[in-house]
Amino acid sequence: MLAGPRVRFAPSPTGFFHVGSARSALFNWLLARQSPGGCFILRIEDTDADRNREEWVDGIITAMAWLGLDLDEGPFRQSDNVAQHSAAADALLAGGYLYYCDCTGEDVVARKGDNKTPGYDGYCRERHLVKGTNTALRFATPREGVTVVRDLIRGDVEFANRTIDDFVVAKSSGAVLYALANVTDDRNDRITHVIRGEEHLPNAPKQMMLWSALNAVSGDDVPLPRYAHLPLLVNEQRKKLSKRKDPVATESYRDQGYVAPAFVNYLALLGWSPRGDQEIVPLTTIIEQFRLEDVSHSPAFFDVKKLSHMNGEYLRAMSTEEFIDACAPWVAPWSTSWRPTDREVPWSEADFDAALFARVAPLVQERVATLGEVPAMVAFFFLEEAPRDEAAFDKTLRNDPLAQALLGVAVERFAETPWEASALHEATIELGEAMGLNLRKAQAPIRCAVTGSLVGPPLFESLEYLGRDKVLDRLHAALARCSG
RNA sequence: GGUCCCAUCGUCUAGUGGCCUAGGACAUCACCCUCUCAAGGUGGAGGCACGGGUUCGAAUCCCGUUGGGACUGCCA
Repeated sequence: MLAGPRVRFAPSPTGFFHVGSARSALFNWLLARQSPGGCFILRIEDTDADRNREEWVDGIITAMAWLGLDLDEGPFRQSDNVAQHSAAADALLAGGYLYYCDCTGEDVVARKGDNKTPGYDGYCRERHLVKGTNTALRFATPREGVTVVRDLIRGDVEFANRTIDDFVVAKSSGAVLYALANVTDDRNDRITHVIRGEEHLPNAPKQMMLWSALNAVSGDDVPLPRYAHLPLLVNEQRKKLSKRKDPVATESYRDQGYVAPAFVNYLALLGWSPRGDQEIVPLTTIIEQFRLEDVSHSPAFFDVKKLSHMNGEYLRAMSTEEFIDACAPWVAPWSTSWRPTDREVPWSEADFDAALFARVAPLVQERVATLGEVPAMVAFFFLEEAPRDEAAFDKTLRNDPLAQALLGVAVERFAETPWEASALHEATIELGEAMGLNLRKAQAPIRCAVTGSLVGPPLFESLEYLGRDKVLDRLHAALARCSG
Protein backbone atom coordinates (compact mmCIF):
# COMPACT_ATOMS: atom_id res chain seq x y z
CA MET A 1 0.00 0.00 0.00
CA LEU A 2 1.10 3.50 -0.81
CA ALA A 3 1.90 5.60 2.22
CA GLY A 4 0.20 8.98 2.23
CA PRO A 5 1.70 12.20 3.46
CA ARG A 6 2.50 12.39 7.15
CA VAL A 7 2.03 15.88 8.45
CA ARG A 8 2.12 17.35 11.88
CA PHE A 9 0.84 20.43 13.57
CA ALA A 10 3.33 21.38 16.27
CA PRO A 11 2.14 24.31 18.36
CA SER A 12 3.76 25.50 21.53
CA PRO A 13 1.21 26.10 24.28
CA THR A 14 2.30 29.59 25.20
CA GLY A 15 -1.03 31.38 24.92
CA PHE A 16 -4.49 31.21 23.49
CA PHE A 17 -4.90 29.20 20.33
CA HIS A 18 -3.91 31.69 17.66
CA VAL A 19 -5.99 31.99 14.49
CA GLY A 20 -2.76 31.74 12.51
CA SER A 21 -2.06 28.45 14.24
CA ALA A 22 -5.57 27.35 13.42
CA ARG A 23 -4.90 28.00 9.77
CA SER A 24 -1.60 26.12 9.86
CA ALA A 25 -3.37 23.22 11.50
CA LEU A 26 -6.11 23.34 8.88
CA PHE A 27 -3.72 23.35 5.94
CA ASN A 28 -1.81 20.42 7.40
CA TRP A 29 -5.05 18.58 8.03
CA LEU A 30 -6.28 19.25 4.48
CA LEU A 31 -3.18 17.69 3.02
CA ALA A 32 -3.62 14.60 5.17
CA ARG A 33 -7.30 14.27 4.38
CA GLN A 34 -7.04 14.63 0.63
CA SER A 35 -4.81 11.64 0.10
CA PRO A 36 -5.52 8.07 0.99
CA GLY A 37 -3.29 7.04 3.85
CA GLY A 38 -2.63 10.62 4.89
CA CYS A 39 -1.76 11.06 8.54
CA PHE A 40 -2.32 14.13 10.67
CA ILE A 41 -0.39 14.33 13.90
CA LEU A 42 -0.63 16.80 16.77
CA ARG A 43 2.56 17.32 18.66
CA ILE A 44 2.55 19.78 21.51
CA GLU A 45 5.95 21.43 21.66
CA ASP A 46 6.17 21.98 25.35
CA THR A 47 9.87 21.71 26.02
CA ASP A 48 10.10 25.22 27.43
CA ALA A 49 8.51 24.49 30.78
CA ASP A 50 8.68 28.11 31.89
CA ARG A 51 6.35 29.32 29.22
CA ASN A 52 3.88 26.49 28.91
CA ARG A 53 0.66 26.10 30.80
CA GLU A 54 -1.63 23.13 30.90
CA GLU A 55 -4.69 25.23 30.17
CA TRP A 56 -3.16 26.33 26.88
CA VAL A 57 -2.70 22.69 25.94
CA ASP A 58 -6.36 22.09 26.67
CA GLY A 59 -7.21 25.14 24.61
CA ILE A 60 -5.42 23.76 21.58
CA ILE A 61 -7.08 20.39 21.81
CA THR A 62 -10.53 21.84 22.44
CA ALA A 63 -10.26 24.34 19.61
CA MET A 64 -9.07 21.74 17.15
CA ALA A 65 -11.93 19.47 18.10
CA TRP A 66 -14.32 22.37 17.62
CA LEU A 67 -12.94 23.04 14.15
CA GLY A 68 -13.24 19.37 13.31
CA LEU A 69 -9.53 18.85 12.73
CA ASP A 70 -9.39 15.27 13.89
CA LEU A 71 -6.14 13.51 14.65
CA ASP A 72 -4.74 10.29 13.30
CA GLU A 73 -1.96 10.20 15.86
CA GLY A 74 -1.40 12.05 19.08
CA PRO A 75 -1.68 14.35 20.76
CA PHE A 76 1.98 13.75 21.52
CA ARG A 77 4.05 15.77 23.91
CA GLN A 78 7.48 16.84 22.84
CA SER A 79 8.49 16.72 26.48
CA ASP A 80 7.99 12.96 26.38
CA ASN A 81 10.80 12.73 23.88
CA VAL A 82 13.58 14.48 25.76
CA ALA A 83 15.57 11.26 26.02
CA GLN A 84 15.62 10.93 22.23
CA HIS A 85 16.59 14.58 21.91
CA SER A 86 19.53 14.11 24.23
CA ALA A 87 20.54 10.96 22.45
CA ALA A 88 20.43 12.86 19.17
CA ALA A 89 22.64 15.57 20.62
CA ASP A 90 25.09 12.98 21.92
CA ALA A 91 25.26 11.28 18.58
CA LEU A 92 25.81 14.55 16.77
CA LEU A 93 28.54 15.49 19.24
CA ALA A 94 30.24 12.14 18.80
CA GLY A 95 29.96 12.57 15.07
CA GLY A 96 31.80 15.88 15.23
CA TYR A 97 28.88 18.09 14.24
CA LEU A 98 28.65 19.83 17.59
CA TYR A 99 31.04 21.61 19.91
CA TYR A 100 30.92 23.11 23.35
CA CYS A 101 30.85 26.85 23.79
CA ASP A 102 31.12 28.89 26.96
CA CYS A 103 30.60 32.33 25.51
CA THR A 104 28.03 34.53 27.15
CA GLY A 105 25.73 36.73 25.18
CA GLU A 106 27.84 39.73 26.09
CA ASP A 107 31.00 38.02 24.88
CA VAL A 108 29.44 37.47 21.49
CA VAL A 109 28.22 41.02 21.17
CA ALA A 110 31.52 42.44 22.37
CA ARG A 111 33.46 40.51 19.76
CA LYS A 112 31.12 41.40 16.98
CA GLY A 113 32.49 44.91 16.39
CA ASP A 114 32.24 45.75 12.71
CA ASN A 115 31.66 42.17 11.69
CA LYS A 116 28.81 42.18 9.23
CA THR A 117 27.79 38.58 9.75
CA PRO A 118 25.14 38.43 12.39
CA GLY A 119 24.92 35.91 15.17
CA TYR A 120 27.61 33.86 16.74
CA ASP A 121 31.13 34.11 15.28
CA GLY A 122 32.25 30.54 15.85
CA TYR A 123 34.77 31.60 18.46
CA CYS A 124 34.74 28.29 20.33
CA ARG A 125 34.69 26.06 17.32
CA GLU A 126 38.40 25.23 17.51
CA ARG A 127 38.83 25.54 21.26
CA HIS A 128 37.87 21.91 21.90
CA LEU A 129 36.15 22.67 25.16
CA VAL A 130 34.77 19.86 27.24
CA LYS A 131 31.41 19.82 28.91
CA GLY A 132 31.22 22.18 31.85
CA THR A 133 28.59 24.00 33.82
CA ASN A 134 28.41 26.90 31.37
CA THR A 135 28.84 25.10 28.13
CA ALA A 136 26.16 25.14 25.50
CA LEU A 137 26.31 22.86 22.50
CA ARG A 138 26.57 24.51 19.11
CA PHE A 139 26.19 23.12 15.62
CA ALA A 140 29.17 23.77 13.35
CA THR A 141 27.53 25.00 10.17
CA PRO A 142 29.35 24.66 6.85
CA ARG A 143 31.43 27.71 5.95
CA GLU A 144 30.87 27.32 2.26
CA GLY A 145 28.22 26.30 -0.16
CA VAL A 146 24.53 26.95 -0.13
CA THR A 147 21.56 25.22 1.36
CA VAL A 148 18.47 25.38 -0.75
CA VAL A 149 15.10 24.97 0.79
CA ARG A 150 12.76 23.48 -1.76
CA ASP A 151 9.59 25.16 -0.66
CA LEU A 152 6.35 23.87 -2.13
CA ILE A 153 4.80 27.31 -1.96
CA ARG A 154 7.71 29.60 -2.74
CA GLY A 155 9.98 27.50 -4.86
CA ASP A 156 13.68 27.19 -4.13
CA VAL A 157 15.02 29.52 -1.46
CA GLU A 158 18.78 29.71 -1.26
CA PHE A 159 20.76 30.40 1.86
CA ALA A 160 24.52 30.88 1.69
CA ASN A 161 25.87 28.64 4.43
CA ARG A 162 28.31 31.27 5.66
CA THR A 163 25.35 33.45 6.62
CA ILE A 164 24.08 30.80 8.98
CA ASP A 165 25.79 31.02 12.34
CA ASP A 166 26.68 28.19 14.67
CA PHE A 167 23.37 28.06 16.46
CA VAL A 168 22.85 26.57 19.89
CA VAL A 169 21.45 23.08 19.89
CA ALA A 170 21.44 22.40 23.62
CA LYS A 171 21.52 24.75 26.55
CA SER A 172 24.24 24.56 29.18
CA SER A 173 21.63 22.92 31.37
CA GLY A 174 21.59 20.11 28.85
CA ALA A 175 18.11 20.89 27.59
CA VAL A 176 17.86 20.38 23.85
CA LEU A 177 16.43 23.37 22.03
CA TYR A 178 13.70 23.74 19.45
CA ALA A 179 15.80 23.32 16.30
CA LEU A 180 17.06 19.88 17.22
CA ALA A 181 14.06 18.73 19.21
CA ASN A 182 11.75 19.57 16.34
CA VAL A 183 13.93 17.84 13.76
CA THR A 184 14.46 14.79 15.92
CA ASP A 185 10.74 14.35 16.39
CA ASP A 186 9.93 15.00 12.76
CA ARG A 187 12.51 12.45 11.77
CA ASN A 188 11.29 9.86 14.23
CA ASP A 189 7.71 10.48 13.19
CA ARG A 190 8.69 10.11 9.54
CA ILE A 191 7.13 13.45 8.72
CA THR A 192 6.95 13.98 4.97
CA HIS A 193 5.67 17.57 4.81
CA VAL A 194 6.52 20.41 7.13
CA ILE A 195 3.79 23.01 6.72
CA ARG A 196 4.12 26.02 8.97
CA GLY A 197 4.20 29.79 9.11
CA GLU A 198 6.61 31.85 7.09
CA GLU A 199 8.35 33.00 10.25
CA HIS A 200 9.99 29.57 10.25
CA LEU A 201 11.56 29.94 6.84
CA PRO A 202 14.94 31.06 8.27
CA ASN A 203 14.91 27.94 10.45
CA ALA A 204 14.54 25.63 7.52
CA PRO A 205 18.16 25.51 6.34
CA LYS A 206 19.36 24.88 9.87
CA GLN A 207 16.92 22.07 10.27
CA MET A 208 17.93 20.59 6.96
CA MET A 209 21.54 20.56 8.13
CA LEU A 210 20.50 18.90 11.34
CA TRP A 211 18.38 16.36 9.50
CA SER A 212 21.23 15.36 7.21
CA ALA A 213 23.67 15.17 10.08
CA LEU A 214 21.27 12.96 11.99
CA ASN A 215 20.92 10.73 8.98
CA ALA A 216 24.71 10.46 8.77
CA VAL A 217 25.37 9.62 12.40
CA SER A 218 22.46 7.23 12.73
CA GLY A 219 23.00 5.40 9.47
CA ASP A 220 19.26 5.73 9.00
CA ASP A 221 18.66 7.75 5.87
CA VAL A 222 15.27 9.30 6.47
CA PRO A 223 14.16 11.37 3.48
CA LEU A 224 14.06 15.09 4.07
CA PRO A 225 10.52 16.42 4.39
CA ARG A 226 9.05 18.77 1.83
CA TYR A 227 8.69 22.25 3.23
CA ALA A 228 5.82 24.67 2.76
CA HIS A 229 5.93 28.04 4.47
CA LEU A 230 2.54 29.69 4.72
CA PRO A 231 2.16 33.44 4.30
CA LEU A 232 1.74 35.28 7.57
CA LEU A 233 -1.55 36.54 8.91
CA VAL A 234 -1.23 40.25 9.55
CA ASN A 235 -3.19 43.05 11.19
CA GLU A 236 -4.28 46.40 9.74
CA GLN A 237 -0.74 47.66 10.20
CA ARG A 238 0.51 44.79 8.10
CA LYS A 239 2.39 43.34 11.01
CA LYS A 240 2.32 39.75 12.11
CA LEU A 241 -0.78 39.11 14.20
CA SER A 242 0.24 39.66 17.77
CA LYS A 243 -1.07 37.69 20.70
CA ARG A 244 -0.87 40.79 22.83
CA LYS A 245 -2.47 43.42 20.61
CA ASP A 246 -4.72 41.62 18.18
CA PRO A 247 -7.89 39.58 18.68
CA VAL A 248 -6.37 36.27 17.69
CA ALA A 249 -7.80 33.77 20.12
CA THR A 250 -9.72 31.16 18.20
CA GLU A 251 -11.68 30.43 21.38
CA SER A 252 -13.02 33.97 21.44
CA TYR A 253 -14.51 33.58 17.98
CA ARG A 254 -16.32 30.52 19.16
CA ASP A 255 -17.51 32.46 22.20
CA GLN A 256 -18.84 35.22 19.97
CA GLY A 257 -20.90 32.72 18.08
CA TYR A 258 -19.01 32.03 14.92
CA VAL A 259 -19.74 28.48 13.80
CA ALA A 260 -16.94 26.08 12.98
CA PRO A 261 -17.80 25.41 9.31
CA ALA A 262 -17.86 29.14 8.59
CA PHE A 263 -14.64 29.71 10.49
CA VAL A 264 -12.88 26.89 8.68
CA ASN A 265 -14.19 28.09 5.32
CA TYR A 266 -12.92 31.59 6.03
CA LEU A 267 -9.55 30.35 7.25
CA ALA A 268 -9.13 28.37 4.05
CA LEU A 269 -9.66 31.54 2.05
CA LEU A 270 -6.68 33.20 3.69
CA GLY A 271 -3.97 32.45 1.19
CA TRP A 272 -5.97 30.06 -0.91
CA SER A 273 -9.17 30.06 -2.93
CA PRO A 274 -11.46 27.47 -4.45
CA ARG A 275 -11.94 27.25 -8.19
CA GLY A 276 -14.64 29.38 -9.71
CA ASP A 277 -16.44 32.41 -8.33
CA GLN A 278 -17.93 30.75 -5.30
CA GLU A 279 -16.09 31.34 -2.02
CA ILE A 280 -18.54 29.70 0.32
CA VAL A 281 -17.92 26.06 -0.37
CA PRO A 282 -18.36 22.83 1.54
CA LEU A 283 -15.39 21.32 3.33
CA THR A 284 -15.41 18.39 0.95
CA THR A 285 -14.75 20.77 -1.92
CA ILE A 286 -11.91 22.41 -0.04
CA ILE A 287 -10.33 19.06 0.72
CA GLU A 288 -10.71 18.06 -2.89
CA GLN A 289 -9.29 21.20 -4.46
CA PHE A 290 -6.67 22.28 -1.94
CA ARG A 291 -3.13 22.34 -3.25
CA LEU A 292 -0.12 23.70 -1.40
CA GLU A 293 1.28 24.83 -4.73
CA ASP A 294 -1.68 27.19 -5.10
CA VAL A 295 -1.20 28.93 -1.76
CA SER A 296 -0.46 32.62 -2.20
CA HIS A 297 2.91 34.08 -1.30
CA SER A 298 1.86 37.28 0.34
CA PRO A 299 0.59 38.01 3.84
CA ALA A 300 -3.16 38.10 4.45
CA PHE A 301 -5.22 40.35 6.65
CA PHE A 302 -7.66 38.60 8.96
CA ASP A 303 -10.88 40.43 8.10
CA VAL A 304 -13.50 39.92 10.77
CA LYS A 305 -16.11 41.71 8.66
CA LYS A 306 -15.85 39.13 5.94
CA LEU A 307 -15.82 36.33 8.50
CA SER A 308 -19.03 37.75 9.97
CA HIS A 309 -20.70 37.91 6.60
CA MET A 310 -19.80 34.31 5.89
CA ASN A 311 -20.95 33.25 9.32
CA GLY A 312 -24.30 34.87 8.65
CA GLU A 313 -24.57 32.93 5.42
CA TYR A 314 -23.86 29.69 7.23
CA LEU A 315 -26.40 30.54 9.91
CA ARG A 316 -29.09 31.27 7.35
CA ALA A 317 -28.30 28.06 5.51
CA MET A 318 -29.15 26.03 8.61
CA SER A 319 -32.51 24.43 9.12
CA THR A 320 -34.56 26.03 11.87
CA GLU A 321 -33.88 23.04 14.09
CA GLU A 322 -30.16 23.27 13.56
CA PHE A 323 -30.24 26.97 14.27
CA ILE A 324 -32.18 26.49 17.48
CA ASP A 325 -29.73 23.87 18.66
CA ALA A 326 -26.79 26.04 17.72
CA CYS A 327 -28.22 28.90 19.78
CA ALA A 328 -28.51 26.87 22.96
CA PRO A 329 -25.14 27.81 24.49
CA TRP A 330 -26.10 31.49 24.19
CA VAL A 331 -29.77 31.36 25.13
CA ALA A 332 -29.94 28.38 27.45
CA PRO A 333 -26.39 27.74 28.66
CA TRP A 334 -27.64 25.74 31.65
CA SER A 335 -28.67 23.03 29.22
CA THR A 336 -25.43 22.65 27.30
CA SER A 337 -22.16 20.90 27.94
CA TRP A 338 -20.21 23.76 26.40
CA ARG A 339 -20.97 27.43 26.96
CA PRO A 340 -19.24 30.63 25.91
CA THR A 341 -17.08 32.26 28.53
CA ASP A 342 -17.60 35.82 29.70
CA ARG A 343 -21.10 35.99 28.30
CA GLU A 344 -24.07 36.52 30.54
CA VAL A 345 -27.53 35.51 29.52
CA PRO A 346 -29.89 38.38 30.33
CA TRP A 347 -32.62 36.11 31.66
CA SER A 348 -32.78 33.29 34.17
CA GLU A 349 -33.53 29.67 33.48
CA ALA A 350 -37.00 30.19 34.94
CA ASP A 351 -37.74 33.09 32.60
CA PHE A 352 -36.71 31.22 29.50
CA ASP A 353 -39.35 29.54 27.39
CA ALA A 354 -37.86 27.07 24.94
CA ALA A 355 -41.08 26.70 22.98
CA LEU A 356 -41.38 30.43 22.57
CA PHE A 357 -37.77 30.66 21.48
CA ALA A 358 -38.42 27.98 18.89
CA ARG A 359 -41.18 30.15 17.44
CA VAL A 360 -39.11 33.32 17.27
CA ALA A 361 -35.94 31.60 16.11
CA PRO A 362 -36.74 31.84 12.38
CA LEU A 363 -37.28 35.56 12.83
CA VAL A 364 -33.81 36.11 14.26
CA GLN A 365 -32.04 33.53 12.13
CA GLU A 366 -32.00 35.83 9.13
CA ARG A 367 -31.05 38.86 11.18
CA VAL A 368 -27.87 37.86 12.95
CA ALA A 369 -24.33 37.32 11.76
CA THR A 370 -23.21 35.60 14.95
CA LEU A 371 -25.00 33.53 17.56
CA GLY A 372 -23.77 35.92 20.21
CA GLU A 373 -26.17 38.53 18.84
CA VAL A 374 -29.21 36.38 19.48
CA PRO A 375 -29.85 37.05 23.19
CA ALA A 376 -30.07 40.81 22.79
CA MET A 377 -32.50 40.40 19.94
CA VAL A 378 -34.94 38.21 21.84
CA ALA A 379 -34.47 39.43 25.42
CA PHE A 380 -37.80 41.30 25.42
CA PHE A 381 -39.61 38.00 25.06
CA PHE A 382 -38.21 36.54 28.24
CA LEU A 383 -37.69 39.45 30.57
CA GLU A 384 -40.55 40.73 32.70
CA GLU A 385 -39.77 44.19 31.46
CA ALA A 386 -38.23 44.85 28.07
CA PRO A 387 -34.72 46.30 28.04
CA ARG A 388 -35.00 50.05 27.56
CA ASP A 389 -33.41 52.18 24.91
CA GLU A 390 -34.01 55.53 26.61
CA ALA A 391 -33.02 57.60 23.62
CA ALA A 392 -35.47 55.73 21.44
CA PHE A 393 -38.18 56.12 24.04
CA ASP A 394 -37.65 59.87 24.32
CA LYS A 395 -37.67 60.28 20.61
CA THR A 396 -40.65 58.11 19.70
CA LEU A 397 -42.85 58.48 22.73
CA ARG A 398 -41.98 60.89 25.51
CA ASN A 399 -41.72 63.88 23.22
CA ASP A 400 -44.42 62.87 20.80
CA PRO A 401 -48.04 63.52 21.87
CA LEU A 402 -49.38 62.02 18.67
CA ALA A 403 -47.55 58.78 19.34
CA GLN A 404 -48.89 58.72 22.87
CA ALA A 405 -52.38 59.21 21.55
CA LEU A 406 -51.86 56.33 19.15
CA LEU A 407 -50.71 54.15 21.98
CA GLY A 408 -53.82 55.06 23.93
CA VAL A 409 -56.04 53.94 21.08
CA ALA A 410 -53.94 50.85 20.52
CA VAL A 411 -54.48 49.72 24.07
CA GLU A 412 -58.20 49.66 23.49
CA ARG A 413 -58.05 48.24 20.00
CA PHE A 414 -55.58 45.48 20.88
CA ALA A 415 -57.81 44.41 23.73
CA GLU A 416 -60.31 43.13 21.23
CA THR A 417 -58.24 42.36 18.15
CA PRO A 418 -57.99 38.64 17.30
CA TRP A 419 -54.54 37.72 18.61
CA GLU A 420 -52.60 36.89 15.51
CA ALA A 421 -50.01 38.74 13.52
CA SER A 422 -52.07 39.52 10.45
CA ALA A 423 -54.97 40.96 12.48
CA LEU A 424 -52.60 43.04 14.57
CA HIS A 425 -50.96 44.21 11.40
CA GLU A 426 -54.31 45.31 9.98
CA ALA A 427 -55.35 46.94 13.22
CA THR A 428 -52.17 48.97 13.36
CA ILE A 429 -52.61 50.15 9.79
CA GLU A 430 -56.10 51.36 10.60
CA LEU A 431 -54.95 52.96 13.84
CA GLY A 432 -52.34 54.88 11.96
CA GLU A 433 -54.59 55.91 9.12
CA ALA A 434 -57.06 57.37 11.56
CA MET A 435 -54.29 59.65 12.78
CA GLY A 436 -52.73 60.34 9.43
CA LEU A 437 -49.75 58.06 10.01
CA ASN A 438 -48.41 55.49 7.62
CA LEU A 439 -47.54 52.09 8.97
CA ARG A 440 -43.88 52.95 9.18
CA LYS A 441 -44.70 55.76 11.59
CA ALA A 442 -47.49 53.99 13.40
CA GLN A 443 -45.55 50.86 14.29
CA ALA A 444 -42.65 52.70 15.85
CA PRO A 445 -44.22 53.73 19.17
CA ILE A 446 -45.78 50.33 19.61
CA ARG A 447 -42.51 48.64 18.91
CA CYS A 448 -40.70 50.90 21.30
CA ALA A 449 -43.25 50.39 24.06
CA VAL A 450 -43.33 46.62 23.72
CA THR A 451 -39.79 45.67 22.78
CA GLY A 452 -37.97 48.66 24.28
CA SER A 453 -36.17 49.24 21.02
CA LEU A 454 -36.63 50.66 17.55
CA VAL A 455 -35.02 47.68 15.87
CA GLY A 456 -35.78 44.02 16.16
CA PRO A 457 -37.70 41.10 14.75
CA PRO A 458 -40.94 41.75 12.82
CA LEU A 459 -43.32 43.48 15.20
CA PHE A 460 -46.65 41.76 14.64
CA GLU A 461 -45.29 38.25 14.93
CA SER A 462 -43.52 39.40 18.07
CA LEU A 463 -46.77 40.71 19.52
CA GLU A 464 -48.54 37.50 18.71
CA TYR A 465 -45.87 35.36 20.33
CA LEU A 466 -45.59 37.61 23.36
CA GLY A 467 -49.28 37.33 24.11
CA ARG A 468 -52.06 39.82 24.67
CA ASP A 469 -51.55 40.25 28.40
CA LYS A 470 -47.90 41.16 28.23
CA VAL A 471 -48.38 43.43 25.26
CA LEU A 472 -51.19 45.32 26.95
CA ASP A 473 -49.18 45.57 30.15
CA ARG A 474 -46.23 47.07 28.33
CA LEU A 475 -48.42 49.48 26.41
CA HIS A 476 -49.91 50.70 29.68
CA ALA A 477 -46.52 50.91 31.31
CA ALA A 478 -45.16 53.01 28.46
CA LEU A 479 -48.09 55.37 28.66
CA ALA A 480 -47.56 55.70 32.38
CA ARG A 481 -43.90 56.54 31.87
CA CYS A 482 -44.83 59.27 29.42
CA SER A 483 -47.06 61.04 31.84
CA GLY A 484 -44.94 60.26 34.87
C1' G B 1 22.86 46.53 10.05
C1' G B 2 22.68 41.26 8.01
C1' U B 3 19.84 37.06 5.81
C1' C B 4 15.36 35.86 3.64
C1' C B 5 10.28 36.61 1.94
C1' C B 6 6.53 39.54 -0.42
C1' A B 7 4.03 43.29 -4.00
C1' U B 8 -3.55 42.86 -8.66
C1' C B 9 -9.55 47.29 -6.15
C1' G B 10 -9.71 49.71 1.13
C1' U B 11 -9.54 43.97 2.30
C1' C B 12 -9.23 38.52 0.70
C1' U B 13 -8.33 36.80 -3.98
C1' A B 14 -8.88 34.94 -9.79
C1' G B 15 -5.27 35.58 -13.36
C1' U B 16 0.73 31.11 -14.93
C1' G B 17 2.43 35.70 -22.26
C1' G B 18 -2.70 36.93 -26.38
C1' C B 19 -9.54 34.78 -23.82
C1' C B 20 -8.09 41.34 -19.50
C1' U B 21 -12.16 46.86 -21.79
C1' A B 22 -8.36 42.71 -15.33
C1' G B 23 -13.17 38.47 -12.92
C1' G B 24 -15.34 37.26 -7.93
C1' A B 25 -16.13 38.04 -2.59
C1' C B 26 -16.22 41.42 1.87
C1' A B 27 -16.59 46.46 2.90
C1' U B 28 -18.62 51.03 0.61
C1' C B 29 -22.38 54.08 -2.34
C1' A B 30 -27.25 54.42 -4.99
C1' C B 31 -31.84 52.34 -6.11
C1' C B 32 -35.65 48.40 -5.44
C1' C B 33 -38.26 45.41 -1.81
C1' U B 34 -40.12 46.57 3.11
C1' C B 35 -43.88 47.45 9.78
C1' U B 36 -38.20 48.62 12.18
C1' C B 37 -33.63 46.17 11.54
C1' A B 38 -31.66 42.66 8.67
C1' A B 39 -31.80 39.49 4.54
C1' G B 40 -32.52 39.64 -0.72
C1' G B 41 -32.36 42.00 -5.77
C1' U B 42 -30.19 45.59 -9.34
C1' G B 43 -26.55 48.97 -10.46
C1' G B 44 -22.06 52.19 -9.37
C1' A B 45 -17.30 53.66 -7.72
C1' G B 46 -12.64 51.31 -6.85
C1' G B 47 -6.71 47.80 -8.51
C1' C B 48 -2.03 45.36 -11.81
C1' A B 49 3.70 50.15 -6.74
C1' C B 50 7.47 52.51 -10.10
C1' G B 51 11.37 52.27 -13.97
C1' G B 52 13.87 49.57 -17.46
C1' G B 53 14.26 45.37 -20.49
C1' U B 54 12.64 40.41 -23.27
C1' U B 55 8.57 39.69 -26.88
C1' C B 56 4.65 40.80 -32.62
C1' G B 57 2.22 41.05 -27.71
C1' A B 58 3.19 41.51 -20.50
C1' A B 59 -0.77 41.95 -14.56
C1' U B 60 1.75 37.52 -16.17
C1' C B 61 9.07 36.46 -17.76
C1' C B 62 14.03 39.12 -16.35
C1' C B 63 16.69 43.22 -13.88
C1' G B 64 16.58 47.41 -10.85
C1' U B 65 14.07 50.95 -7.60
C1' U B 66 10.63 51.82 -3.95
C1' G B 67 7.55 50.04 -0.27
C1' G B 68 6.05 46.36 3.30
C1' G B 69 7.24 42.11 6.31
C1' A B 70 9.70 37.90 8.87
C1' C B 71 14.01 36.25 11.17
C1' U B 72 18.43 37.75 13.49
C1' G B 73 17.33 33.95 21.75
C1' C B 74 21.22 29.04 25.93
C1' C B 75 12.02 30.82 22.92
C1' A B 76 9.09 27.97 19.81
